[in-house]
Amino acid sequence: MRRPTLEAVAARAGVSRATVSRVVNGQLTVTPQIREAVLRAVDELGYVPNSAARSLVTQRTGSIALVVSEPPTRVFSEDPMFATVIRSASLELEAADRQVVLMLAGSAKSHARIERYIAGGHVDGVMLISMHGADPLPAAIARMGVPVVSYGRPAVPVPLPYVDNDNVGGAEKAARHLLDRGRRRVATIAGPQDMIAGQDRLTGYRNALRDADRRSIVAVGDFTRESGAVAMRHLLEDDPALDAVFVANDLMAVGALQTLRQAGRRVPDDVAVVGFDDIEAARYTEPPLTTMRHPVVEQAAAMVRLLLGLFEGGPADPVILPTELVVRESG
Amino acid sequence: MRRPTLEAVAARAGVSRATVSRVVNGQLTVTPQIREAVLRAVDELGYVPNSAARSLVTQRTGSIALVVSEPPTRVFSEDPMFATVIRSASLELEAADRQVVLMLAGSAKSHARIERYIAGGHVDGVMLISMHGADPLPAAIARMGVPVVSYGRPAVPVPLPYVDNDNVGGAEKAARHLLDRGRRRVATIAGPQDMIAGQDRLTGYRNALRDADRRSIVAVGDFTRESGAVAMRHLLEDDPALDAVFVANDLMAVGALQTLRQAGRRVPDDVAVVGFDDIEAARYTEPPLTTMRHPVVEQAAAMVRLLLGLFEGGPADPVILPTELVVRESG
DNA sequence: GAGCCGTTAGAGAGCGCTCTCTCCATTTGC
DNA sequence: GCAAATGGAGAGAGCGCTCTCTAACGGCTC
Repeated sequence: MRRPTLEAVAARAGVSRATVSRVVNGQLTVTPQIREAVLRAVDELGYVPNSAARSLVTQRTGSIALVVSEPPTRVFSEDPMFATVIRSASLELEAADRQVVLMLAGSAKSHARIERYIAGGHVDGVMLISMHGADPLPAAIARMGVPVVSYGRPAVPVPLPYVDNDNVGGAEKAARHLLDRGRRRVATIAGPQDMIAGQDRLTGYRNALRDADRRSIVAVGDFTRESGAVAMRHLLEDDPALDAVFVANDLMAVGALQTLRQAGRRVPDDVAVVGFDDIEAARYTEPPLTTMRHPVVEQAAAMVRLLLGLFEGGPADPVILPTELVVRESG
Repeated sequence: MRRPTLEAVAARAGVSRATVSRVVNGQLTVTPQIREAVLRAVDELGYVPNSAARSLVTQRTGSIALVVSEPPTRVFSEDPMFATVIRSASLELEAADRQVVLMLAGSAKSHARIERYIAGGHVDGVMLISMHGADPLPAAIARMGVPVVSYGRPAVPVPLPYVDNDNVGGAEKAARHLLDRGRRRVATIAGPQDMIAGQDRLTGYRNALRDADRRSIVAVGDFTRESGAVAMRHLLEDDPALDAVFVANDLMAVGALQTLRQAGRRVPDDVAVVGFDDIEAARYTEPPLTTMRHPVVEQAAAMVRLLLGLFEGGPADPVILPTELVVRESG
């Protein structure tokens, strides 16, 4: 009933353990005839290498951890960005014949277990997604000597290779688009300021308004739909005459549209709205959302390539990908 | 630079390897004084047990695979059910100090790697989610001698312990609710017939209509929003006079509502709609959706308990959880 | 004080695999 | 035709850990 070992296969094929190992690992220094016999024995016994034993000696596991530092609700149901990143990274790693181990680092407790898991040598490398400013995980993992890359620039100055999109430039383009269309009072709903994407997109907005000699009007959300709705309400109170708003992500933009509708403002006639991310739902809002698209799929793939490169002593330079304005009807 | 081993800790603490192992594994047969010394050495060296070595000898890994037999798009963005199941199962396993390894079995290729992964002894047990009829995975995994449980009754008659909700009874209740409210031509949009939930919910609907001596009006979708919209269109063509529809899941119900709106039918005045699942979005549809709620969180937790019980030789009996009608405005 | 038992720590085997080193059998070079 | 080179297979060590078995020690009892 016990699973067959190399030894058993060797005995059946009438060869040594070493030879079976060679065949199983695809080395070419085995006579075809013997190779055949070994493969037959493997097949007959249903042999599968014991991964614990293998990685004990090779010091490799073939698995990569994908650590998402967000509460699970957000990762799954709320923010579709994560889905895209996870899917794309998984596909890319699958192509490289690596196993993905997805881990949600929502709570402090899960933090500890994830650290233990990584320190225990379960994975060859780690990909971190969406860290907040005070996240101790990147530093902790880096200290273990396990290769790590980050999706998005780390908020704290940790020397961590990362892949990001041009948040500042993208936000600048978005705000400038609104100004170019003749909007005069362009507000923003910024993202959480303990996240780099939140900070950078606000910076980009500020740059554009400063260049156009206009006053910034800022409310801050936390990248959730509800926070967008609330922030929009505040903006309308602060400046009832605003005629445009750049929202730092589409999810909040959806909330903002809802508030605007409730407040009786027409979009884009009274208030133009531009989002960021180009999520699926942006196409189905009323009206469809103008937004900054960034190449999430490519970014995730680039992150994988960066990590795999690190294994071979490749460069640890950050990768920055461009953004693109998608004009729909909201602004 | 190399990670410290038990040996190193033992040397530093001036004890044997066995003693360190005892302390690390929390055995009580160690003198407090020596225990202290060992713990100090562990701390100073930053020792973390090598999991490969450990599981090589214990034949256990502490990890459980959560295998989702669906394309990733569906798992993440489209169907919020998965998110809830995954989150709830993760929390429950975390409480039992087990690591969750999430694996998406979307393609045939990923099937092979997952089989290899499980056969390789990476995990102590497997939880399967949402299998279609022809899915060869459950049988394959069961053959490996690895404990497996299923979320939802397996479509093919594999002797697999499972946790499910009362799909037949729930659908019956939903359809009966519509009949009780005086609806006379109650149609259904059924789920995919290669999935048990799809089959059972159709059976429940048929039971209710047969008991009320009414004719069944059936269209089949595949549990996606789009398919719901399309199926609704077909139903309206088939029977323009229908005044109610039971939709086998909420996602399709959302699509159906869209079609009804486009066709100029008022909900619930002209056509009453009842869904199944009670997803988050059901509260935000126009009008809010009447639907069958089933305890997804409890179901996932029950699945975990079933699997953990199996390890200790517990019973492999199926668990069936009840459903509950949530009446909102759509029907 | 001898014998006994319970407790705590060490010795050592072995989990299943890889990989280097060695050996043997050919083939090749001169 | 003999030494050297080449290629293929086996022997055996060892990856880092757990766990059983054994030894040592101290405190009992009688």
